[in-house]
Formats: sequence, structure tokens, C-alpha cells
Amino acid sequence: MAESSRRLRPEPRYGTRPTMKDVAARAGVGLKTVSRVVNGEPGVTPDTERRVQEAIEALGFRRNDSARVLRKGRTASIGLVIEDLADPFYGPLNRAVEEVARAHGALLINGSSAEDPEREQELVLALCARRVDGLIVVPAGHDHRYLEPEIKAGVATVFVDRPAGRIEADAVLSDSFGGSRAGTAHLVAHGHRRIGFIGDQSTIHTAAERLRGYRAAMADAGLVIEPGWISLGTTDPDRVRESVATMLDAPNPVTAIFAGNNRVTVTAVRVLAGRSRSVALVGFDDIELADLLDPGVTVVAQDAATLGRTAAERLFQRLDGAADAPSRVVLPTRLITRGSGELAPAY
Amino acid sequence: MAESSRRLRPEPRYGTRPTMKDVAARAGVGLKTVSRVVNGEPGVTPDTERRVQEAIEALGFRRNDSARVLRKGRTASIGLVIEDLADPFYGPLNRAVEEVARAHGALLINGSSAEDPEREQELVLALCARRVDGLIVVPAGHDHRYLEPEIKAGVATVFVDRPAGRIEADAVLSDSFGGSRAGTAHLVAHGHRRIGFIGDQSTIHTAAERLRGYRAAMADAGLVIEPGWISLGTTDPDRVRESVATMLDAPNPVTAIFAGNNRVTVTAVRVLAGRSRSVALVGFDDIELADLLDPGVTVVAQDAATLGRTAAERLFQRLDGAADAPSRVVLPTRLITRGSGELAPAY
DNA sequence: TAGGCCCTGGACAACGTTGTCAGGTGAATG
DNA sequence: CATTCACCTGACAACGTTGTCCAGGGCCTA
Repeated sequence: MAESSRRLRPEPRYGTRPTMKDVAARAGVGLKTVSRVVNGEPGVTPDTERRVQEAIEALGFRRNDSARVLRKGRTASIGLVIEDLADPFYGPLNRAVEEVARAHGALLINGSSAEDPEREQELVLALCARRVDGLIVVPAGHDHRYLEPEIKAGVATVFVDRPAGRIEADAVLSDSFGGSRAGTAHLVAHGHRRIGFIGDQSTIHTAAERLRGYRAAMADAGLVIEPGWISLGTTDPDRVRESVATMLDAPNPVTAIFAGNNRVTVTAVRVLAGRSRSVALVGFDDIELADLLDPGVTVVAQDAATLGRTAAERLFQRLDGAADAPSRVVLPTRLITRGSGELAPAY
Repeated sequence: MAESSRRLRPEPRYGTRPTMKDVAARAGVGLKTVSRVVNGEPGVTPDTERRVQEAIEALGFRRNDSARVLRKGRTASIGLVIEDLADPFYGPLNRAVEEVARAHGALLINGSSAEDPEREQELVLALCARRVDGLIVVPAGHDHRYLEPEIKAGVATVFVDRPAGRIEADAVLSDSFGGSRAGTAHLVAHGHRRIGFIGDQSTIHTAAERLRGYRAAMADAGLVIEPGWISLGTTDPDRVRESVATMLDAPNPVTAIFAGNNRVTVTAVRVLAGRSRSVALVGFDDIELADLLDPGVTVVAQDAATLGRTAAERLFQRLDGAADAPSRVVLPTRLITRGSGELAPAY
């Protein structure tokens, strides 16, 4: 029995990594001297340093940052939780965060919440257990009180794209409401009176804000939204396809559609391309090649990279000691007209 | 002096995190008992467990994984180094790797090499210092001997998209050569004799393979490639624009273009859209909305998600002890015809 | 009732690094 | 020549966790 438990002892898969102790032994110096050389601390004779460097080279020594972290308290890594690493919208955001982290000498640990609050929490807490110095989160859930002990313990946290739920925290957002209102108003300005809105689940903050923007623009224009003009729910292509069909095949069909995000826009473009009657379209989020379609797709664009960069910079301000009250930054959106949003009502 | 150095002592930013010792004190039990509860080890009375759980709750304790790693040797995290987190091609790959990692209880640390060998090495070594259990790398450089000590020390490493340079290691690739050959042959089959190739720097393995595929298909068809038909170098839109223009405005212009990757394809589509004469186009890598353009863009598609999943699965096989010789998996590509590749030569 | 066994809980060392501090050597100075 | 001082160097503890091992107590059995 003792034997079998001995066999279970954590055993190196291949070779064992050399430690500073090994390097010290080989170089014939003290442990601390190796540490000094590795960290470029002053107070080491060139000759000693050379001997140590040779030993490091010969043994293939690499400092164990886990031990370092344990001793120093900081990990020089930050966590990024987004909705879906594969979504093209988040690519530039991810990259922007990485660049800022890199500039601060930090590594990036990231994961997808898949729009699942439980998975978000699980991920965030795993990151906290790794003792990331800070967190950037695109929230999936609406209750982030589970983060309170972490934040109290010093984990800087910045929310991006959507605000935190039920706690005070920094947030960097796009102006979903304003952008959506402007996009809808753009359609109104081009003569549309019957405008449909297809968005994501309204539990998602940005989706709700965009819906609110649409409603505001309609109200501004004195237009009443008829039942069936608003479709919320998944961005699943089939559902969206269905929604568009319903709006267009109604006895009194819409003449324009406002699409609530990139995925909806893509599907809407596909559906509209298969129809003869011309329907105006404005989408939230820019999409690649939108300019090459016929007509080009008019969009309300947000700058994902700036979103990420701003959030990361805020995070590092916090890590550098900024202790002011949590702030909310709202970045403007930009209406890019390309044709689809300027089509006149077909009837 | 002693005072100032004392002030420099690593001081917690906010509060200090409770440790198992604190929990033990509060619960009135021993340190190891807390450890047992936290790790779900057997041998703890329900009553004791409850007391410990309460203390954990009350103090907001979260296990420090750094210390755990130090003790256990494994970090349950893997590193992923890709070329550019923002490139839509890598999004699905990234996500696929994450899913596999998640299924194995591992976190993902990732970064972009930005196609810079030095940055790749820097990143990889930083990940090794963090003692990731394994690495998945889209190599930017061509000499990975710097990884030898790491691999010897047990860091499982799988290369993806491109093979490693100067070391033996697992690799998961797409069939760039075959795909490119098939794509070019497709153009030939539609009557083209004068076909241009625009690719990335030929130091990049996939780019070189694709060029080789193009050459092979041309040779298969008994066609001689004329000077000026091949453009290699950056995927910078301006350069690509220029290359396309040169090929089309030559006295004896090409009637079709094979684009070596997604970025080149996008630019080529843009340029061709601005021209009256119809030029056939086949691109390597699928691009979003390619089906909606007029004509639809014919592409040689590779499955980035499968690439990532396969690589990650191989990695975890290694981590689970697989010790067979390094393997090279080559995934097939798929020709998707949408119109642009089926255009007849215009003259 | 005594003996032995199992179950629970805790003391202790170790993981690899860094901060502290003290010792030791050589040169410069009185 | 003695003394100071600057500069190197190394011993040691500590970071928070887990593996090992042992002690004590309750319970069952003979």
C-alpha cells in the first residue's frame, strides 16, 4: 500500500527541470547569486556572472515563475473573459488587450463565456485562483456580486462592452443606444415609416440598449411600432431568417430593417439578397466586405479595438494604483453609409 | 534606510487574501483539514466540513493556485501562440483549442507572435517560465531549437498550421499544397491559361506550399509561368492592390488570379470589383459573405476549428503520456465553387 | 472489558523563488 | 600598519499549498 502511494508521487514526465539550486551547484556559487544574475540585480562580479550564465546555459535553466509569483505576490498576468473567441467582433478587442498587456509586461489568459453566466463565473473564479492581477470581462451574467471578495482582495476588474450587474465597477462601453437611435433615424430620414428591429436577447445589455435606441428614434419621428416589427431572441440564423420573412410577408410589411448585431446583419443580408423587393437595411457592427455587396451594407460601426485598448489601459491604471471611483466610459459609434440604408421605401 | 526598505516590502494593494491558515484558525481546525475540504479529499466529518465551508465563505477564501502549482508540478494550463488574435482565420482555431482545454480542465494562455520570430520565442519562453503543461504554436520563425530544453523537460508541444523548424515535433497542418494545386487546376479547367498567383512571404511555410501547389498545377497543365505572374511578399492591401494592377495592366494580362490567403483574397475582390473586365478568382481560405458577392468568391477552404481541435487533442494525448514518435497530420482542404472561379477567360 | 482497527485531524517538510541580513574580502585612507 | 568602508556573496526564512506520517479517539469484536 505504501508502495502504491509512492508510485503515485508526482513524477516528472520526462526530465526534471533544473532549479536555481542546481545552477548554483554547477557554477560553484550561492543560490542567491544565481537569483541575482537571473534578475539582473546589481552586485555581481562580471566573472561570477559569466560562470552563472554558463551554468544556466548548460543546464537549460528557466526560472519557475510559479515560485516567483508565490514569493512576490504579483503574477504579471491578466484575465480576459469574452463571449466567444471565434466571433470576429472580439478578435480585434482581444488583440488590443494583448498589446496593452504586453506593453506592461503581462501575459493574457483568456476564455469564452459562451454567453453562459455560470461558465463566466467559473472562468472568472478560476482566473482569480491563478491570481491574475486583473480582469477584463465581457459579462454574460447580470449579477457580479460573486466578484466582491475578489475585488476587495485587490483584483482590478474592468468590464467591457457591457456593464457589470449589481456591483460598482469600471466599464467601457459603446454607445449602443445612441448608435441604434442614429441608425434608425437614418432610415426614417430616407423616408421609411415601417421599420423592423431584429436583435439579440434583451437580457443582454447591449441588445436592450439598441432596442431602446430604435424605440427612441421611432418615437422621435412620431411613429408607432406595430406588433410584429420587433424580433428578439437568439441570433441563430434560422430564427433570424424566420423573423425577416415574417416581417416582410406580413399584409402590411416593413420597408426597412435595423439589425441589432453583426450576426443578425449577416443573416439579414443573406435573406434580403434572395428577395426581389428592395428592403433597406442598417446593421449594428461593421462586417467585413460590407462595402463590396450590392448594395453596400450601411452600418453603425463600433471600434472593438479601441474598446479593448481603453479597457486594458484603465485596468493598468488601476494596477498602478488609481483609486478613484469606478468610471463608465462610453465610446461613440459611427454611421457608415454604403447604400443599403439609403434605399427608398419600395412602396 | 531600514525604514524605506521596509516601506518597499511587497504590500497588498487593498486587503490581503485569506489563506488556508486563516480559514483553519477561524474554523478551529488544522491547516491540512482545510486543504482536504477544499480539494474534496475524503476523511473529513460532515460537521467539520461544514465548519470549514462556513469559514471559507465568511473570509472569501480562494485557493492560491500558484502555490498549488509549485507543490504539484502541473499547472493545468496550456499556451497558445498564434500569429494574430485579430485575424478572423484564427478565431475559430483559438476557440476550438479552448474548448478542448476546457474539457481537460485546463486554462488557455495566449498571445500573438505578429509573424515575428523573436516575439514568438519571447512569448513561448515566457509561457514555459509559467510552466504551462503544453504549448500549441503557430510558428513564425524557422528555427525552434530553442525549444529543445523545454521539450526535454517535459513541455508537450504541438505545432499547428505550419511545421516546426529544425526540430522534430508534432504538427497539424492543412494541405496547402494540394489545396492550391486543386484551386489552380480548377481555373485551368475553366479555360484559363494565364493565371497569376499572389501570396504571402515565401518564408512562411504555408505560403511556400501554396506557391508550390500553383506551380505544380501549372506544370500539370503544361503551362509556362511568365515573369510578373507571381507576386510574393506582404499581404498589405496597398502592395496587393499594386500587384493585381500590374498583372492586369500588363501587355499580356492574366485572365485569372489565385489568391494565397484570406487577406489577399479580400483585397483582390476589392480591386476586381473596381474593374470592368471580368477576371476569374480563386482564394485560399474561406471568407465571410463570400457567397453574397457578385460573383460569389470561389475558395479553397480549410477548417480552422478542426485544425485547432486536432492539435489540442494531440497535445492532451501527449500530456496523458503518449510517447510515440512525433506525427504530422495533414487535413484536407475543400474547394467551394461560388462563381468567381468559374468565369471564363475574358479574352 | 480489553484489544485492535479504522477514521479523523494535525504537525511538518517540501516545492523554487526572493527579501533580509550578516559575513568576508579587498582596497583606500588615516 | 590599522581601520574603515564599499562591495560581493551566501545562509536563511518566508510565500501558500500538498504529501507524508503519526497520534488520538471511538467503535467493534473476541
